[in-house]
Amino acid sequence: MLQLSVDKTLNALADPTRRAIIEQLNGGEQRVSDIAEPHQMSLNAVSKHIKVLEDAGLLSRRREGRTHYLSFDPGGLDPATEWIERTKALWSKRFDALEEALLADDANQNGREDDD
Amino acid sequence: MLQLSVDKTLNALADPTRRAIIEQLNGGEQRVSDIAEPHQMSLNAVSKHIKVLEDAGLLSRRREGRTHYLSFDPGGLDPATEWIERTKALWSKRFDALEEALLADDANQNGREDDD
DNA sequence: TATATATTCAACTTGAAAGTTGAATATTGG
DNA sequence: CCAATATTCAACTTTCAAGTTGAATATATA
Repeated sequence: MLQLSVDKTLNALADPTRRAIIEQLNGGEQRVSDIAEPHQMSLNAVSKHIKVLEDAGLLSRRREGRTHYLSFDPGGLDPATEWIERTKALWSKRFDALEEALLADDANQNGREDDD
Repeated sequence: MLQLSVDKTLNALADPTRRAIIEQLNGGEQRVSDIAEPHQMSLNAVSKHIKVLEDAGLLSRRREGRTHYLSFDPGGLDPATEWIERTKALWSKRFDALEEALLADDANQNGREDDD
């Protein structure tokens, strides 16, 4: 089974060539050679980048004879999105707790001045 | 000025140690030494990771004498979020266009059989 | 002032990733 | 079958980031 992980996803996305490949595929599926064409590197190098993206679940491959068609698989972005959203959410929660504490403090100062 | 970029952001997030540091800081600001403590590597190595996160705008630093307090800056995630969302959006747009084309085809078949 | 503490700087080593080149595999067309 | 096309595999080189160690800087404290 294809093992999706935030590690593989973010690692795949961290390379500018690989992000460019994903952007190229927004126009629809392309052959390996077509993907490679605009890049200043060998076909082999691009083929390797494609493999990294595929292993991360960001691309899927359809074979038609000797030709391989690659297309972007947006679901592959999910691990990255989830990590980022969870991180933001935890932060907000922390911030909310702080705000609550401040409000509680306020209440103490206004409503219980007769204390001690 | 601190130059935020998707490249720096995703590169910073691609390392598991650095993601762990961000997660540690969800509990609030910590000293460099405290951040380093749970990691199986030298203080220096962690200090470098902190610098990478800081350069990417993901952490901010407050100095109090010889002690440096680091805290998570959620705004630093924005370039990553924006790239991902834009990529998803372009994909959806493409998909919508395809759907529209299919519907238009349908309309042709049902409503204009007297054509040609 | 001397010493301990907190952190960074600088130089170095190392391992992995990115790139290259040439051969291998598979498929299509003459 | 033979040649051309599309892609990957394998071996190699090179670049670069991650890690180490030891020294430097800055601040606190006895």
